[in-house]
Amino acid sequence: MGADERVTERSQPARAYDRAVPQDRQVTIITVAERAGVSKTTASDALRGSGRVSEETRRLVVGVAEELGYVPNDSARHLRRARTGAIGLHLPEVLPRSDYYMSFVFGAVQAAADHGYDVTLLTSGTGVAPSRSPRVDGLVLGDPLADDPVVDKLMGSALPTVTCERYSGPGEPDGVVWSDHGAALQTLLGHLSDAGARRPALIVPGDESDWAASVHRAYREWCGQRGVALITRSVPFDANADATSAAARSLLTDEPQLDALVAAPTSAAATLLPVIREAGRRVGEDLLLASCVDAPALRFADPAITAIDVRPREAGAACAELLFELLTGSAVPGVERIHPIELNVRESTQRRRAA
Amino acid sequence: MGADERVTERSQPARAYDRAVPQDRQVTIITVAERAGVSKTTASDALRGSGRVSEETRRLVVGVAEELGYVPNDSARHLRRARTGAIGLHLPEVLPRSDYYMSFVFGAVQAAADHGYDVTLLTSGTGVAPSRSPRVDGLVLGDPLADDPVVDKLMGSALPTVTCERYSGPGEPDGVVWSDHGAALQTLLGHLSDAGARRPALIVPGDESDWAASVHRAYREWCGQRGVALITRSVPFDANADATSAAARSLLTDEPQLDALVAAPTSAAATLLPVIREAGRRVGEDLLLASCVDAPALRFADPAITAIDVRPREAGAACAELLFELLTGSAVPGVERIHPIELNVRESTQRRRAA
DNA sequence: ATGAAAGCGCTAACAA
DNA sequence: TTGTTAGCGCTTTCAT
Repeated sequence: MGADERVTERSQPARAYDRAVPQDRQVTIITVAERAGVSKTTASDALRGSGRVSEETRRLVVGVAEELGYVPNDSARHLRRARTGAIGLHLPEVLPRSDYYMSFVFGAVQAAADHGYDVTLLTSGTGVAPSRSPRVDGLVLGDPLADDPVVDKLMGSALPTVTCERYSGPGEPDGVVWSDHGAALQTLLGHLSDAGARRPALIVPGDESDWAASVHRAYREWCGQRGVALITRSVPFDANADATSAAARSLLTDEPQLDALVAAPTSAAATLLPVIREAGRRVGEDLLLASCVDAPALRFADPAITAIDVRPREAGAACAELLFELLTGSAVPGVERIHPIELNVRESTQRRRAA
Repeated sequence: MGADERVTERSQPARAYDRAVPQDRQVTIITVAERAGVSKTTASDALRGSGRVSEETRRLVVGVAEELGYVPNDSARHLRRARTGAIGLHLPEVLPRSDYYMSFVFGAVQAAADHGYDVTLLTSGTGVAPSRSPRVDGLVLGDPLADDPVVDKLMGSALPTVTCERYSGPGEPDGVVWSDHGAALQTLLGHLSDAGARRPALIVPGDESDWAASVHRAYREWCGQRGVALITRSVPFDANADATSAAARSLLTDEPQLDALVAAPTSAAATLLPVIREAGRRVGEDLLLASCVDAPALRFADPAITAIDVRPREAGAACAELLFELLTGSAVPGVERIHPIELNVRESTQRRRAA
């Protein structure tokens, strides 16, 4: 780093932060109590509004605390209450799905904040000390993949756990928030069929995620019931645009009678447009196109692409909420909750006359 | 939630988690000490490898701890050491940049894990209790926007703070990790010029982020020095594909002599391809196209789009690293560190003959 | 309606 | 090389 490092001059003398630097003296609950002329206990009760102290005293203490800039020490509080005040959030580190996960994260953070909780991010990366169990009161696992060893370990911990989508590996979460992706896909297939599609194909990741497995299963069912040929291509869960394009190309080449294409992965459908054009097909005319996971890129593509809105932010919030209910006992372990999703129909599946 | 809720039967009786449930008795350091026949202190020293105890005793204690499944209570440790063991990470909640931020986050989490720290996510969302200062030992702010009130508040806290990119609002961070986006853009402009471009245009967000401001400034400088006309369109920092497309369309209409287009925002360039095609221009032939922030979608676009690789994962890790150095005193407040970035030249800027 | 005292689990200062 | 003691700041009995 040598050559790339510089230090700007500052008004204050540089000082290290290796210890907490009590300006005068850390303002604790004792400071507040003394200053207000009450006991620790009373101060504590007043500040937390336990309803044990007189309104008058309460106001006095609160005033003093404010004046002193008192902020409760969470470590002490956590030690006393035997909890950490944080929930852990694990996500597969899959960049092509980052739109989804980003929203999911912020939804969870929001919900956690509403309950006074922090969200600690957990990764499956190499940095995870394998023996150290996370210092959190509970876990949310987004899209737990069956073959992720870190997920396995987390599921094996004694912590209350909520997964978003079902988990097919060993162990059962205490709560599950899931969306009926299968039903949504069948709605979509019905819509395509109504628009005249007879040979719909599906590009879908393998079955390590419950989401993909559900989508895949629903497709097979739907086609089976109608005697429609199964036309699928499988891609990795973390398939980037390249892999998905390759799948689409092979589909377009091998199945000339294809008249509808559903690409499950988020970002995929938008990047398929050039591939489709190259193949001499016209989206919305002789080929319908849709995605199982909506994204801004789909809404603004040309033509705009029909997709299932899985409402990731709300899903993240719902997972956190359920976890808190589990933590407080207002929900019982084993609960499953359905997170509603909906189909956004756009140009790409509304058959127009060729211009 | 009623109708959407169900409870699966489980082998164990359902039990709430509202209190920590000590199976027998929580295994503390005292348990370990007693079982090993040593004092608390010795057990503590042995487990942390303070080098105070004999090798023999150390092994004994460690063995016992392992056998008992002892895991240190971090709340107690934090209380004692007057620190929280977590760093806060704040990011603007900007979906169109989620690829970048997602990588950034995981880089930071990785680096933090290497130091035994957790990462707590902070948002500018509504859920943030305005009075509560975050329970962390330090802060990393990715792309602090000048007009974000939460960023202001965080910068105003007494916590050691590292920003990724400079902060132009009130207050100075203790550390800055920044990349020379200006220089990179000028390299890119030089490259476009070499490829024959005479009228390069720039689509760039406003100056609330230091990144965009730098890019914008470098463009003006470069053009100024060469007597090249300034052709720019401004978009919001969180511009989605729609806004960027509109800017590009206006550019292509108003400036028919345009022969190169640099779109600063991440995802933008790829979604510009249809717009450009519509306008009757051919990328890599009569119009060069590039982006200031690389992304998978650019690498796999057709044609592949030249972009500046800003290495977000490494940037996140570098910020966390710097923060830890600040925390331990091995770096002094006021330090700036440059995070190297590089240009990835691809088809979109290599002028080909028209086919 | 309020206080006094105990103690969460750990580490650091002081002894031996 | 090891043990004893004193808290970190808070919440919670148990008294009053």
